[in-house]
Amino acid sequence: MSEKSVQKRKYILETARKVFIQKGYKGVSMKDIVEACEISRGGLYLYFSDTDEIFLEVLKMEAEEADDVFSVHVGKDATAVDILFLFLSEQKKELLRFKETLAVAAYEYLFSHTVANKDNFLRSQFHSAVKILEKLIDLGIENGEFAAVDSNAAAKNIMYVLEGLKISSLTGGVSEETIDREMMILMQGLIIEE
Amino acid sequence: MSEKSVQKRKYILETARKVFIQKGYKGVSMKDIVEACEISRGGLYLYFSDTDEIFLEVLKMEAEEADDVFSVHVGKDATAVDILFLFLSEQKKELLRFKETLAVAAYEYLFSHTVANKDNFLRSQFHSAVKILEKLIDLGIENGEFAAVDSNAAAKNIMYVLEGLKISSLTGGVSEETIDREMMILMQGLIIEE
Amino acid sequence: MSEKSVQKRKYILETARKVFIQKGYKGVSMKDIVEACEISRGGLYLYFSDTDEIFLEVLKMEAEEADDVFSVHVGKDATAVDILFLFLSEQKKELLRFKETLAVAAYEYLFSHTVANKDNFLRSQFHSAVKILEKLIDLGIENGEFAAVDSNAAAKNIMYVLEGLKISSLTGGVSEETIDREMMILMQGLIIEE
Amino acid sequence: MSEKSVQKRKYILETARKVFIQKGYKGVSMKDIVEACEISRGGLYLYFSDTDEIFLEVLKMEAEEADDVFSVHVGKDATAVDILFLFLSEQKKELLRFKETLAVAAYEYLFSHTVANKDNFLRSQFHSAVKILEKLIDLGIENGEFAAVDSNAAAKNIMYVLEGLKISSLTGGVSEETIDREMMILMQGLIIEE
DNA sequence: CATGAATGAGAGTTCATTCAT
DNA sequence: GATGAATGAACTCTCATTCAT
Repeated sequence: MSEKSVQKRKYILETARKVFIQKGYKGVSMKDIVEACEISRGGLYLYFSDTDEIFLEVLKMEAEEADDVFSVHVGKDATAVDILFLFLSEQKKELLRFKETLAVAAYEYLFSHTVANKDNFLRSQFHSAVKILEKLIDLGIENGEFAAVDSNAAAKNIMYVLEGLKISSLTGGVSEETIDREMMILMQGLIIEE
Repeated sequence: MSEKSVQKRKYILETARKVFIQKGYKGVSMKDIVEACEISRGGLYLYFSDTDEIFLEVLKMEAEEADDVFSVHVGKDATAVDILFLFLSEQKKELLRFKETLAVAAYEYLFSHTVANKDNFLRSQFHSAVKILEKLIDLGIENGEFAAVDSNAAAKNIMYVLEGLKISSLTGGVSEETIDREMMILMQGLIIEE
Repeated sequence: MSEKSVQKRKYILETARKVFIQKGYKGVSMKDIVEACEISRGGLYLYFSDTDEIFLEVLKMEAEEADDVFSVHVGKDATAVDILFLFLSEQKKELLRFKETLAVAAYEYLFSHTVANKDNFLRSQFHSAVKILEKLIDLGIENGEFAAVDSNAAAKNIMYVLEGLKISSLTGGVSEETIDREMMILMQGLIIEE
Repeated sequence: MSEKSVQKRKYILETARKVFIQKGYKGVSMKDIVEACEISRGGLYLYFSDTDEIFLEVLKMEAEEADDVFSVHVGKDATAVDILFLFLSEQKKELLRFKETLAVAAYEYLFSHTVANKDNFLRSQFHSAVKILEKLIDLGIENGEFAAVDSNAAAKNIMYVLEGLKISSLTGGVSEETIDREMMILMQGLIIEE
């Protein structure tokens, strides 16, 4: 594939991303994407063969960019508590703008591909987050910042709560206060009180 | 509406329910339902005007029946811990058969109606569950079974974890052990250790 | 299928027949037939699912009608020579109007389905013609009208010549005289000269 | 046109030939040929402007090569019977591998161009074969090998039978025995029995 | 009430053909 | 000459929805 092709491919994915955010996953047809990209009907098929493929590529692109963002924010001499707090703050931000995010479409995709679910992007995303949190918790325990808990279970617990908050934020039912309170519970469950 | 009509309406909803469980929400067309019910194409329109309407009615039906189920299981002289345990056990059962449940289609529906979301059936379901748990926790606190926590926040926390577990169960990533461990964490967060 | 449906089905087949005669086999799209029938795009799909199916049905229809025609013409006390002559005359007539016939499309179909040829309508047509001729020749031999030849081989020989003439008539190269001369050869090959 | 161009042209035709043998005539698109040749989409248009043109050129190429082949096999002091036998043997060989031959596509082409049929390649092929056979039969008659028949009619008769056998070989209905028997009939129709 | 044939809008897809590079 | 991305016309096929019976 030529340089130009790569550019166009990326352009299509970025445009499609906006469409998915606006219309969700199933609501998007090839035609929608063609129109949004202002290319020809047949042109799109040179790059992708159906919405599924496009959607998964968009998701992949999203994931790659997200990883970059992650590593930037963590300072060098941060404590486990600091990092955890930072992480939860990030999550809070994301929760608050959740509806304007690709996440909705991603969940829609997830729920409509329940039967034959080969592409566990959400699962692997979940797992890698768990892994990171687990290490963080272990670190906190070593440092004496956190209570001696089962770090894997604790990490998962955090992720489940976050997952639950995401779902709830879609029903319109999560206020900022609620999020804060839940975050508090998560922190308190770990941190040793003096 | 005649008695006969009521019966037929119910028959359609019950048949449609099975179709939704099998094919999800968006994957179901009027044609699918017509064929499953073995009625005429036009006939279906005498009762419902689109899949959305049918789906919401199915959901309503489901909710009504679910309430009945709930009240049955709770014994009279049960402690708060007992009831909580019972509740979580129920939830665990449901989690394990989540994929064969209408819930998947319900979530799919939810995620494809994110923008204009008037019918917050899931939200109200969530809230009523929170209410019940809240009362239960208050009861437990009064009894001295539970620590003196913010019962609303605690109730929500439980529900968020459960939501998170549901989502994860769709990606195929939740083992029975994981569920048990999370349930343990939820219980331990409340129960006073001696 | 209701009576009305049967009528419409027949109407479509008859209309399609004309289209196939005019445009051949591969040149005909569903759209062509829809337009010729003056029905809706989707309407055609209620009866047939692709041009292949329609074409084969048209062919079947044709065959059924052709059989009727056959039996009518043969008189009761005709000699084998008479019948053979009658048969060849019929074939001659058909040859002369061959281009205005479904046969062209049928051959086109045949040649584009060479690989996976399950529907041997032409083969079975050929074979039944051979069978009839064979009996006729046997009869002629018994009567002393025909020479004692291998009747099966002779019958096939006749059919091969006719087949060859059909093909040639499509290239525009068969005059009536040529046909007559070939028919003569066929007759002479059988009839005992005194 | 440069030498290089001539080479490329020939390369395309030879590659296209294989494609036509494999997929028939109508089943072949410009795209198919482009892909088989591994050249660019636009590149093909520098040499040919549609499949029809390519197909006819392939046919022409085939015809030129076929002529060469013909003249080689005939020995110098062969009798008419020998030559006829040789000819029919060749035809038999061809019949047996008919399906793997360009002939099928050629017939398909013929039948889809019935209406406006200017390029009678098959007709002229037929006629030149008739001419040769006619001379051969005349020779045989002079030699006293063959009976005094209408040599033109006899030649055509042979060709019609061969055509018929070709068609039948497509329906899968011609065994080697059948071919042999028909060849016998053709020979016997000419040769004087003593 | 119920039927199911009929309609037509619209999604998907393929390819001949062009044209800037 | 050669490339291959881009276009757009042409088709296929599916359903929601209507309506005469």
